[in-house]
Amino acid sequence: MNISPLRQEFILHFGEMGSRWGINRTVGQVYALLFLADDPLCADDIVAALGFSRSNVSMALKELQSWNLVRLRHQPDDRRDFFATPDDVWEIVRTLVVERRKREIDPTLTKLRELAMTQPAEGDLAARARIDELRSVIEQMTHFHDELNRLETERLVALLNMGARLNRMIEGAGRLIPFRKAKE
Amino acid sequence: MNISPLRQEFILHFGEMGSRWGINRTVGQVYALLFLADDPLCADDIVAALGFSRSNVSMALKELQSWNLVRLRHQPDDRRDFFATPDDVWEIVRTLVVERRKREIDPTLTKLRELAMTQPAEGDLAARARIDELRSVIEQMTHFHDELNRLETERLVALLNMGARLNRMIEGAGRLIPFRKAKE
DNA sequence: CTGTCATTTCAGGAATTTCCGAAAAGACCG
DNA sequence: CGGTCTTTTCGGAAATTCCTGAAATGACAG
Repeated sequence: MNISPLRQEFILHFGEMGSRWGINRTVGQVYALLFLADDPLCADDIVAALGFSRSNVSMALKELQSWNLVRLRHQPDDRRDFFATPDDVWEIVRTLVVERRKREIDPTLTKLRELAMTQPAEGDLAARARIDELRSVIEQMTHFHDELNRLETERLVALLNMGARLNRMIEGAGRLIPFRKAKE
Repeated sequence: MNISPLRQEFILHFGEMGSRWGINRTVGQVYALLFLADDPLCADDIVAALGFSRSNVSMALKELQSWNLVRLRHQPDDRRDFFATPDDVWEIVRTLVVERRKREIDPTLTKLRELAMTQPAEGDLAARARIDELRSVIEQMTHFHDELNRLETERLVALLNMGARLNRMIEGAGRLIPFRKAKE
């Protein structure tokens, strides 16, 4: 199947970036193809477009599903699975952040909490304090993320666009309700 | 060299998570060791503690330096290089975010801008619009990140701790200066 | 310059990940 | 049930990444 140069370049870039993003080339390219596709694609469309083996494409789609990055679609009178990415790019970003947090942060937070439960040995007091500090920082960030996630997209975007006003806003809120100390 | 069970567990966890974080086991463990260390360590201390080869440790340290995650320290009358992590965990987080952005987002943003400069072919209008939408979302996020990065840590933490007040704040700011539409 | 100590580079073996084709499994129809 | 179409699993080949020991490089003191 032939792909326009614009799509080609986008798809190849996603393939190359894949390794930095923690996915492989196939997964990156398949995602890029779906992201730009005008309509949902089935596995064989992807094979035709990218030239990977059928089984490799199947694996890639499974991986993308495990990331919640693609949606399964069906056409009437066709048993094949078709795949598409969400129309709303902000939703894609939300999913990405949620999933990366699940894989990259939550397991560590669990471990840090577990370590925070134990009685530290004599020479471990400083190390233990350091672990607690890290746990606390991660918890603050994840709580903030939970709040952001609760916002409708329109408000999230409004917040993101506040830019320089942020400083004044924090100032204002800080006056009403005094800052918590930076370190717990 | 012997390491307490608390440190051991923390270090092993970082080693395991390494692959999800885009670093390898050695780099993860070396970082964890330094993060908990009471004093700066030299390469041979790390070899003694973790049992990796000297050259592997050298590579790991080089990688950590390229991430700006460790600081070089020197002791008087000792030519060895000693390494330590910053005392302030927030500073570590800032560095991490900045570096990941450099590696994982900026190259893509550059590519998207490059693609946005070209004249799209007939059948590429929708794909081109999609690319622009993605570019726009990434730009909004990176601009916001630039703003956050400009805040002193105390204010950053204040913002993170605002939690439920966020919504009211956006409301308030939105009344003064109307929301931009979510989609450009 | 020479000797010593520290760090880096490098070739290649080990381990892991990626990817394919073939076979198996599953879904649906008649 | 058998036939057809689709997806998934699986063994192993190919590619990549990780890690080591040995050699090279660098930095400094005498």
